[in-house]
Amino acid sequence: MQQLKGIKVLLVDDEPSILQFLELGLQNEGFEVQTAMEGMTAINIAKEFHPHVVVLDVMMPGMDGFEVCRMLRKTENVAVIMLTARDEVEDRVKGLTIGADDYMVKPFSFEELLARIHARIRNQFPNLFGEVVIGPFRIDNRRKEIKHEDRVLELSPTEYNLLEFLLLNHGLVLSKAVILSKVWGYDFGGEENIVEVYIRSLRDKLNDKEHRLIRTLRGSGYRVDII
Amino acid sequence: MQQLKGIKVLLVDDEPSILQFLELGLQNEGFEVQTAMEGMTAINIAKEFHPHVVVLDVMMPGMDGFEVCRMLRKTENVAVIMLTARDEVEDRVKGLTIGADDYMVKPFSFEELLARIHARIRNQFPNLFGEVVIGPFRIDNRRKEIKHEDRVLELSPTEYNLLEFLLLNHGLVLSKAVILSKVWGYDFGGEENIVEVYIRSLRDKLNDKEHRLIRTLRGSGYRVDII
DNA sequence: CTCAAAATTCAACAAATTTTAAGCATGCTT
DNA sequence: AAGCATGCTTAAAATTTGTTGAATTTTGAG
Repeated sequence: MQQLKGIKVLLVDDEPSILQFLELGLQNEGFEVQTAMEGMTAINIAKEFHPHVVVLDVMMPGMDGFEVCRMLRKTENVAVIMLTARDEVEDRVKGLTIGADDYMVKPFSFEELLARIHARIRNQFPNLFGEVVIGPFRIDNRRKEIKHEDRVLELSPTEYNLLEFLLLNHGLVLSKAVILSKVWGYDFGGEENIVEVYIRSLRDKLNDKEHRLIRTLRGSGYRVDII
Repeated sequence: MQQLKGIKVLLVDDEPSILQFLELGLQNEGFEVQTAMEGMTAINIAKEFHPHVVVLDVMMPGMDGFEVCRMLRKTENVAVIMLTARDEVEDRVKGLTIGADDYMVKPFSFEELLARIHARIRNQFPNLFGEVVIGPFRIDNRRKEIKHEDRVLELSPTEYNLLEFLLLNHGLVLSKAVILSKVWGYDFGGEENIVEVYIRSLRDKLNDKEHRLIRTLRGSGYRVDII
């Protein structure tokens, strides 16, 4: 059985009975669950709660699931699973479920939902389960800690995010634009120079004076080389 | 979590919400994205942008997806993925006959679109992914690295681009004009002498003193000979 | 509200890359 | 072999890109 402590799910549906049923079921599986019955509420909760997965009914009074999904995506790094009723599929909703990472047609079994949540988490948050070991590094996502050769690095939140991203993508050249959009968010307004500044800070803390750990590929970006 | 920097996607749909959603999602995955809401616009953008993949809605006011697809194929080397609503599935045959590489039925998940884009790129632009082996050379686009007999070449960005171009077209005679336009871009203002300068630099780094790897064909251009 | 840590911006500096240009070498034609 | 065209080599100028330390702004805890 998979360890799911610390994985957060936000359920959004205007039907209280469904909501309660899913909430109980998921809590029973070890998830942390919050619920909302309305789009705007969902977005506000998400800003505090930072769920890993949002399960979202498409048809809701007021703001519909599509709109909620779009707004969530702007600020949260989250997987979205949409729910649609069968007769809505043929309707105007057709094509609108497109923005979600996955969608399910009602009615569905609880097992099916569980399976899809697992799939999404595995896909989007691979490092959420326990420690990820990458060469001389160990990323502990739960503790927000990275060790380098058994030495805990004292990192600010942004430094942590950046180093985690670099490590999880070691071996690939990552352009400053990609790093910006992945670590700072696609809507970050500032200059790419900030990436350079943080890279420097990481190199400092890693004693990477020769730039051998974090290599600069002039004109292309940076690449972490695990030896 | 895969980085796909450098892969360009053109989205064509007359529904702004869908367009925006796919754009955000794909950008978030590291793609370069452009969008068009109308067939003629799409074709004009494609001429400048040279996308690797075009995602094309069949049903559009004015020029329909089939027409756009046919015109694109005339001038661009591009993979086309068509989108059709469920009740338009008969169009599928038409789409594939006319030259689409793949098609998807709405509604679809974002994941599914990603998977298909990956599949198409893998198929049509293999050098954008893993390693391409050409004789004693290995091009790794994602690492921005070229190995020669297991030795990593230290190349500047332009040297890399040039060598990649030469290798991918080995056996062909490439005139300086063609090299200039392909490696430096059609709007480069300088002299062809710069090609000579860079060829020399490559020959240096390849220990190609005898010009056996990169052969000069006086009056015609250069040719890479893979033994 | 205050303060310190963190995040961001800025600008001077450093380094690598690209481009240019001039002289040299080589091969081709007559 | 002379003369010409084409390609080669080289080094220095111009440009681009990355680095760095410090200044400034923002954020969040107490």
